[in-house]
Amino acid sequence: MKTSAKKQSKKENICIRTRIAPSPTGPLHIGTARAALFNYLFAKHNKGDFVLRIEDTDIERSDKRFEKNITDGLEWLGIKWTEGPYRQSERLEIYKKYIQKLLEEGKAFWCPHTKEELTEEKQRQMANKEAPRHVCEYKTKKLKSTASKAGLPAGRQGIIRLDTPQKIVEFEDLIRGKIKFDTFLLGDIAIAKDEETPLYNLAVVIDDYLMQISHVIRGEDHISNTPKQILLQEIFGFSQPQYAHLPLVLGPDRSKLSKRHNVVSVDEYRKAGYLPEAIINFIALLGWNPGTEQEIFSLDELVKKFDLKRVQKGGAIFNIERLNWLNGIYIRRKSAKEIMEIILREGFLDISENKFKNDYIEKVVALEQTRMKKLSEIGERTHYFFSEPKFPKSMLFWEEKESPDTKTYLDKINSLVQNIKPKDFVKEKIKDIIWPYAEKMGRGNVLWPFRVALTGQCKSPDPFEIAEILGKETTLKRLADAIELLK
RNA sequence: GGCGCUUUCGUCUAGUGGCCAAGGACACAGCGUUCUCAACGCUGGAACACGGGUUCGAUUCCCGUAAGCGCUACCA
Repeated sequence: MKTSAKKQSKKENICIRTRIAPSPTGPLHIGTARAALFNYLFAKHNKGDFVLRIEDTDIERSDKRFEKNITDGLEWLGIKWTEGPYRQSERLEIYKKYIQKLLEEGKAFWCPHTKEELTEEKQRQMANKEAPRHVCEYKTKKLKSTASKAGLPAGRQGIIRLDTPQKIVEFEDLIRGKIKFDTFLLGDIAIAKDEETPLYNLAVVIDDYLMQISHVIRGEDHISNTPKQILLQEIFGFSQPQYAHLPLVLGPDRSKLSKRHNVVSVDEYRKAGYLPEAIINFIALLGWNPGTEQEIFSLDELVKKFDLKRVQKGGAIFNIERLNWLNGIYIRRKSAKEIMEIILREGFLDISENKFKNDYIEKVVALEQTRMKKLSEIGERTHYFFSEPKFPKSMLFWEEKESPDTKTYLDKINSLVQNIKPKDFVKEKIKDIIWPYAEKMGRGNVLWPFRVALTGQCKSPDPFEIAEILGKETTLKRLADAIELLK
């Protein structure tokens, strides 16, 4: 926490410092992950710092488990913060000083209105086609401290508001250009529940300043908070960070991606068998592009090429098909051993540990690498390697044409396989021996039942590769079982 | 309702006045390779929201309109 204590003499340097400030009220959201990535990329690209700050001032909704989920998720993705995590809940003393200062200077005041009164006021204003805003008559009374809070009407809790100056606030957004707001429309901004409990806009301003954040890169949904924060900065005499508001990540209906759009948290993607590299690559391209036709990027490449100028203004739909494609690419790019290790570590394959050796599993994985879109598919795709396939007799017939010849073909394959020496039991050799027969009798006639006998599947890799992995003994056993089924 | 932001193929996007009868990728369709599936290769359909300007010339600049989205909490 030493950084926050740094004096403002340091403020002048052009050190790039960004931050991600998630609120631990839910698991790491894909949108938060993208904001984190962009902050990370921008900081890294400029040799700056990337701060993680947990915004947990709302004790009701914050949960340590979510904080853990968020930090775990960022680590898994490889988005490493260089500082923090700071927790706002541990910085209450700091905010308190600022709140008291505002109160003492008469720049903030206790507003005693109840939520009901406020709601009623808002409805009235909306009905009159006015901007909903609360300008409190109590600000002239300047109830400065907790002591004077006693002067509030009996039984009223109250909240601390800023005596909000009326002016036009204008700022230059790095992505969108000039944005203007009339603070008249804001009313008196709520800044704290009490002297110990700052609200979002206040805590953000104080922390961004103390942590010397140079660039605030966040979702477009924060644009309307920006004038409030700038006002606060001006009142405190803080320097203003640069702002860059990212386009939103959208659901298929073009509204902000949220729980009702099914899967939105990073850990759910992890559990579904997505690789962190694929997710990074995918979310980086959601609202940013390199200006070239390159589509595949490692994190390091992104750091090199990232530029805020190439960030899109319009929102981007989270298109799972594209993620699937990328995931497939990354699955194929890794070695079978790596994929196997991930599959085992993440528990995608539900098999008894010692029954199968790792190199057996690795071969199975290698076979499915070009076929899988998600690692979670491995079980359903390869179960026949770990247990006896069960299938109806009818499946053995090529093109569903029942024929007594099928049994003849399997008998022949069986005898051909039997004659292969154990040391020659590799796919090339097996193919050499069976292929001529298949050519002669019609490939489908021979190969289809062979494959079904081994896998019990209509779709699978070719039978030679499968036979090799299964081994001669198991191959013969399955052939025999299939022949038996045809009797 | 108020304020703000946005608008190129279904989706992600290239494009900064002529190089665009708009390029790439995903998805889709077809073909090739093939016992099936996948991978791979080739081919194809598919978009500048609308209306005015400015200009010799607008996807690109300006103004409107429309639509969508965001914010509108004693949440962040």
